[in-house]
Amino acid sequence: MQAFTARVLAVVRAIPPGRLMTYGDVAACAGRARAARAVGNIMRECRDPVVPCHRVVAAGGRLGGYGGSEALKRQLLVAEGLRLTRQRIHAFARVRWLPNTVPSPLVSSREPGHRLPRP
DNA sequence: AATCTGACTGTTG
DNA sequence: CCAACAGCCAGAT
Repeated sequence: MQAFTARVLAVVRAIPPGRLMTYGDVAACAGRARAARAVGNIMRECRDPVVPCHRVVAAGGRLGGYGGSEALKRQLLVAEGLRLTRQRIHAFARVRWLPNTVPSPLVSSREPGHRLPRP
């Protein structure tokens, strides 16, 4: 397992019940802010029950995927006291979990990676 | 090494 | 609000 993957799993494990992080939040906390999509892939593969992957949602308080069983994801979140209105987390900013721990940069590969200015 | 696949995201129309 | 695009990144082929 790669360092990034291990960090992602550790971050997700630390999300308390009733709180949420976005895929992007998890990526940033794992030291790679733009790896949201990769986090999604890691969640999809992860079958370890100690990793509460249902607490990882998409940006803007949208639900995000859950291996096709998105109804189950909703159900799990509601069971933790969260409110949802049509695929949206209610008061998302309030329940969003943002660990204050600053990740060490996770030195490797590409550094720059900004968006290209449009011509 | 090269290519393809997404539980993603921000911008644009 | 929605859809289309274009980046992005780890893993699998």
